[in-house]
Amino acid sequence: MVATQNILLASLPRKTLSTIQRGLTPVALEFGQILHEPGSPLWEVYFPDACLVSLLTEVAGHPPLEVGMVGREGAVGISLALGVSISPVRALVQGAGPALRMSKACFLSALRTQPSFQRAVFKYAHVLMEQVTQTAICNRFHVVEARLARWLLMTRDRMGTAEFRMTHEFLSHMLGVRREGVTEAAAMFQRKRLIEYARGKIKILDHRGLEAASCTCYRRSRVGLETTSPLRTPRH
Amino acid sequence: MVATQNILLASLPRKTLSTIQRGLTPVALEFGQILHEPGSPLWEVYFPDACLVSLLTEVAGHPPLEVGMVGREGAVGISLALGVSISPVRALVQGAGPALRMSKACFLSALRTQPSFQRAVFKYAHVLMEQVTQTAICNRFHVVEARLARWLLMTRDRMGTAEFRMTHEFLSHMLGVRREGVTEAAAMFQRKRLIEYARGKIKILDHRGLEAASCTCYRRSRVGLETTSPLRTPRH
DNA sequence: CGCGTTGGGTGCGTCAACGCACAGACAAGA
DNA sequence: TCTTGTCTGTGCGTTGACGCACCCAACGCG
Repeated sequence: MVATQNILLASLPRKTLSTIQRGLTPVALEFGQILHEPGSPLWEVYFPDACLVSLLTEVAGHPPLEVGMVGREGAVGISLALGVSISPVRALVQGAGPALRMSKACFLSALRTQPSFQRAVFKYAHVLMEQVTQTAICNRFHVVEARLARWLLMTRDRMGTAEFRMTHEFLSHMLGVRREGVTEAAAMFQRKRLIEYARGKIKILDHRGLEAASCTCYRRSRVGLETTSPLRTPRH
Repeated sequence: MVATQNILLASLPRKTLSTIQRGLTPVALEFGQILHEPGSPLWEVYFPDACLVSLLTEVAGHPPLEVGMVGREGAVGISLALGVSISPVRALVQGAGPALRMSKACFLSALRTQPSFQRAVFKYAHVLMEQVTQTAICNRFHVVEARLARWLLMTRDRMGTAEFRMTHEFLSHMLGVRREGVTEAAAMFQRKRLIEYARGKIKILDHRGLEAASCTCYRRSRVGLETTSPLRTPRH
């Protein structure tokens, strides 16, 4: 029986998990990999172990914007559970790491036959919905600095590490702002010794400080992560 | 058998609908009525016939912001279908009119026993999720004017009428902008004869013109409304 | 070693939206 | 009729973010 770090799976009853396990294949997701493209069919669901997947939407004339973030607390491709076989978003791997893959067929059959699995998936669908909602309001009302702090903390929670690969450029797309705006905010956090970064690697030094700099939106979106286990040492 | 204008219900097979019907009670929703409050238990689901319900979130230090809009294409309270009994948002009646109410118990049992109903509800949950996503990106990238045009058109589609009650003040909360910003944008639309308004009543004169002024986000969020029947004459 | 690429830093003019303040215009009730 | 409250219009200084342009430093590769 494979030990999984995925919280959604780990929360299932032993029996259910062992039944489902047959449909799960360990995979290593790579940085930059695209799991789903908006408008194209969903063939599989991914349960991140210690990696991070961004959900992005696009609108004509603008770079893509992150509307949600999936880590070990959830799953990618749950639209399938709502009977929709087309991905509404782009699912992009932001943090490389292990995940478990399940085929569409296995997923649908597991939903039918395992009530506790179904409950967990639906519950997560709801959490994701709340996250998107929170992101919407946060993007509207809060300044770049607070949004950046929130993003860094959310990433940390989902990755399970305090250090990860991420350029200002990429961050600017996630937050939907200019690259220069990110540089400014990040530089200020660095001066305050809240973070440290260089050439595409960011390390969180003081997450309490970041929390203080972030908006209240952060706390709200911690659902399912309260029982966060200690951070793993980053893989270099 | 009650004839319903609600598209979600009307799309069901005759048999399913007649079975469900027993659980449906016609109600008249009034302007300003609050159906659900965030954080409080969901006791019933509403299927709007020709009225409009706004879904609002709040964040500390700011007025509430609209993240979704439900009209005759959907239902209010569908979190229940995901196994969540607490409303994540405030559901506020923006446009008065008839709706059908169903108790939580009836709703859950109908979901269990009527597969086609379940499919329709889940499908709508997904549509709503897409709408929230679209709102998020629209709020981020588009100017007040375009957002206002989109809002007016969406309202028209969902209400089924071209005239409705709505002050600039209220609109500003929906869009998350200043009241003055709405006044400016609305005044410009009025000068162009796209709309007409006075003291809390707005009338859409030229919806094609509004479409041109709105962003591409509008077209994307028409799912389920393509087969829109002709507009009803407004009730004065 | 040299050179191109990538990631980050900085300055500057512009602009949409903000907060505030106040004025007029209409509606409803006393 | 007069008053009061609601709804809309407008002006003004401020500001967060934008777009652009250009710089430097580190790295990667032949």
